[in-house]
Amino acid sequence: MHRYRSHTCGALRESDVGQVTRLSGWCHRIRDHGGVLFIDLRDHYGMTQCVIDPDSPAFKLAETVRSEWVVRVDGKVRKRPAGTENPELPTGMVEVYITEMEVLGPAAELPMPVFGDQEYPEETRLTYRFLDLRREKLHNNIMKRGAIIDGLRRRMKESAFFEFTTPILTASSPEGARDFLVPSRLHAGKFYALPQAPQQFKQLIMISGFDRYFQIAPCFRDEDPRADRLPGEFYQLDVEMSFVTQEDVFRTMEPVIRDTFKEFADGKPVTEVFPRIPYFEAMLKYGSDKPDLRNPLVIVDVSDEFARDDVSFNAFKNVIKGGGVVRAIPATGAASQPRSFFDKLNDWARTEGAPGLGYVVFEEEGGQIIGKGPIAKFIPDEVQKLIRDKAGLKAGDAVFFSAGNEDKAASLAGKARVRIGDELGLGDKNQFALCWITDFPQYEWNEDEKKIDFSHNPFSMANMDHDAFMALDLSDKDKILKITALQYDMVCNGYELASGSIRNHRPDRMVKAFEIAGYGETEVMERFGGMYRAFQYGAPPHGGMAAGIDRIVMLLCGAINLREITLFPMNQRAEDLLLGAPSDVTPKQLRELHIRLNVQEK
RNA sequence: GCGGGCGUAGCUCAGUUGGUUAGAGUGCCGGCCUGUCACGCCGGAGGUCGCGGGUUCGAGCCCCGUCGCCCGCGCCA
Repeated sequence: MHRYRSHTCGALRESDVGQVTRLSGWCHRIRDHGGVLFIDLRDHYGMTQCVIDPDSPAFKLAETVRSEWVVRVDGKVRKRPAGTENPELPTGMVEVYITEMEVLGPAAELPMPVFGDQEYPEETRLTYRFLDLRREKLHNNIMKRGAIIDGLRRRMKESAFFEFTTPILTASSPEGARDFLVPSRLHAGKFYALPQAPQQFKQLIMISGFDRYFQIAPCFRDEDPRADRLPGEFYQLDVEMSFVTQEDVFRTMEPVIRDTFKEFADGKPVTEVFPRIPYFEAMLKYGSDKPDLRNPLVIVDVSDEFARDDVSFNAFKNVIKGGGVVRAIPATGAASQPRSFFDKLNDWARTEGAPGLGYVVFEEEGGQIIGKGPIAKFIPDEVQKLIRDKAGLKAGDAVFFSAGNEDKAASLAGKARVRIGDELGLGDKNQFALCWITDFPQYEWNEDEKKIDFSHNPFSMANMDHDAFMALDLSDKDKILKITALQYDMVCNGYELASGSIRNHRPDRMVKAFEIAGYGETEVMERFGGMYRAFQYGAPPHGGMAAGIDRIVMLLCGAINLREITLFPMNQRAEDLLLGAPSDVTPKQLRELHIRLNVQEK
């Protein structure tokens, strides 16, 4: 017999009755009835009920084991007595009668139980991550994560992609985040950067004559975390293809992501054909470039209606005169809501820095639809009807208004749309609603520095033919800010899942694109010399995208926090509480790296 | 860096208008228990009410400060 086990704890069935078996695992739950003692033995594969009584020579030892001790047991598989089967367990028809037991690894009193699903503080869970990972939910999430990555990898290979690996110690990349730096020992005062993404490498791989690159790539960014953003490091399904248009990228990647979602969605509906929504349309209709399409509400612009002379609501009229807009957020069926519903939303809007959320409630009275609410009297019936028609409202509905400069009004309307949808319980949450957001602006105005910035990846190609782009007048700010890029995001349920673009591949065009954002050719050569050089010697048109693996897994596991789907995450302050990182280093290490610390005392 | 929420037993939480000795469940320890699977019953240990200061005859509760955690903002194309 094997030293530790003849079967796993998930293996035994009725057909094994009568066999002598050896199991090793953790004591999950112990039920001591005095005369008879049950031990649920657990391993990675499952759980088996083991039973022992004073007739067994191992009884004395069995009475001493506690939760999470690791033991080996020998015994005979037997059918459970009639009426005591446990159909919840795959092994529930049988049990093992213990005749011999060996303690392989005793456990101290636990800081948190493995059994059960009581919530535990984040700090305890991270410090004792190995215990947390034994728990069913987290254990399953991690396995599901691996299966999802397997699925993505398989589908990529089936789509004729090839997996490459790229350096971890590299130079600063064009993404805008803060780099993690690694001091060089051999070159005093110089630093490597960890890749924020393998962006330049994957483009260089295309220029090197390969095609259809992918990688499950670790990426590093030294920025503050969020619930949906891990501190420090995360994984992307990184993709690049040569001789492709945006359409090719969509047609290739849409099935990969869609089918992966379908495989792991547990039967929840997944969007079959992803709608393609231009950025400006998304900002108008959903007030966000990552709309949650499970929510059926669609925002409309009602600036023209409020600008009419017969409307006397001056708060909005003044906003419009000042160049602002008014957006209407429909609230389907909200007329029956109590006054507090409207007050609550209004109060919330104030916490968002808005003066408030005006609203009108539509009720039917004597065959007529009557608008009610604090501002209804400022809007003539005729205009109310125009607004109803535009926003698709009927009696029993309500409408909220968000006014201000376009960005603020759109963003507040977007947040209100989410809140209203949630409060009213609109839309089926039990689905994966995917879409592409296209035509992102290439540049944006940086108000602080009074200059034009890249609004996304600086290597993206503007949606303009070569000659027209090269002929752009640098001083024509309005025209430049209207340029859209062949730049796209994939969005699911309000989360940005992926981002990509068709890239510039001609050096003159690259220089021009940077020139517009205020970088000279010399600077481009200094910062991106490798890419600039590569473009000189025959670069193919190419493009791709990168999908956030962690977010995909989070959505498919139904988790709302990335720490629930990551083996060893850092805490909110980017510390690894289990292994103790970051940590002090020795003076010798620092000396070798030519570094002297200058830590502010506090 | 800023804002919000939360800090009471190992853990999850209750704690009235400021009023006697701060409670429950769970876990832990001991005892009983031969068919449980959240086993059951009895008993026990376990508290700097995050920390510091203030108001008060009296503070877990009120006030000020501070620390920690989570969430959000900034940041992250």
